[in-house]
Amino acid sequence: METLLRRIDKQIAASGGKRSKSRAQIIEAFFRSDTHLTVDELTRYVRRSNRCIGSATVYRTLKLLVRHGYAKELDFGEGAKRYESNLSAHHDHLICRKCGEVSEFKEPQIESLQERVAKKHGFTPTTHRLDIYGYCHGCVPGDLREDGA
Amino acid sequence: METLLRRIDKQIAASGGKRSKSRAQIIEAFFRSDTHLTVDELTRYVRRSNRCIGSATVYRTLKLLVRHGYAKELDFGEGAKRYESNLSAHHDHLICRKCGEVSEFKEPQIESLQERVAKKHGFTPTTHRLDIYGYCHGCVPGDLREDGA
DNA sequence: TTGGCTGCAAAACGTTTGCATGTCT
DNA sequence: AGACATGCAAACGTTTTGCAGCCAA
Repeated sequence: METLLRRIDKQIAASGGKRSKSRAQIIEAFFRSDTHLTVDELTRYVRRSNRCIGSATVYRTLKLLVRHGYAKELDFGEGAKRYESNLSAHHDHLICRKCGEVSEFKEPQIESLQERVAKKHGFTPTTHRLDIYGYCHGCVPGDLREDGA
Repeated sequence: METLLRRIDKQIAASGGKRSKSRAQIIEAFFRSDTHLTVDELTRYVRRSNRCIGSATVYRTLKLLVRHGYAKELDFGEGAKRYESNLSAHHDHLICRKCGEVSEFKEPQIESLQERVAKKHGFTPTTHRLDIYGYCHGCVPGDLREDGA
């Protein structure tokens, strides 16, 4: 964590930026929380330790993290975008239509599938996003349950 | 097309709605254009035949189509959402990061992959969205080309 | 005649930007 | 000192909503 912050600071400095206390607090809170946060949620969270941080700075900081490859923008169609750390290996998402829970999964076969599809269309893929929508274990509606309950 | 409009009208009537000229024009324009339109684009398009249609009605009509399963909401991160017909078989998208072109593809294997992943996580899938980002044939940047040009 | 549908304008929402001020180097 | 970062508030673009009038059933 310490090292990570240091590394990000270095990279920002290398591209002509300066470090700042607010930004460090935002970045730390972001990686500490390790979920899919909206700007609003992250702002509220980081404000608990520093009341005067404005959401504009949170927007700016997250954009910075995205630009440098440390964060990823997500959109599950809720209106506001969500952000997640981009440090761990690539994964995709399962989104529950009822409770909104978002869980992650890894499926290596998707990469090869992506390559195959792209090649067939003369396309050079860089990334993909696979979102599976449905119902999580606790939210399956009765008329979809196998036991017919 | 005639039949389709008729069918949609019936379904709307069945759920307590009434038909209207504006809505019919919007729906017809939507299915006729058969691309991924924003509300703004569709509004401008349909206004060519009827100057007084407001975009609020276009928003309301597209929501209606989505609710009844005739249209699908897309979001490629451009700010405004896009909509596509949901009449043809399911397909996914290739999005060019440079020129913005969106093309479609079908890959049956994705369905089985979806089932497999979901089952592993106690999840009941209904749909998915797979967007592959990269560069289309004409937009491949030099430093990604195989011929090293 | 009732109630949904309309266009318009205003409001709401997430996000970006301009600016004066503060902070890092 | 100089340049970048900040918080605030205003501006922005998209989407929703309130409303008075219209139109279909």
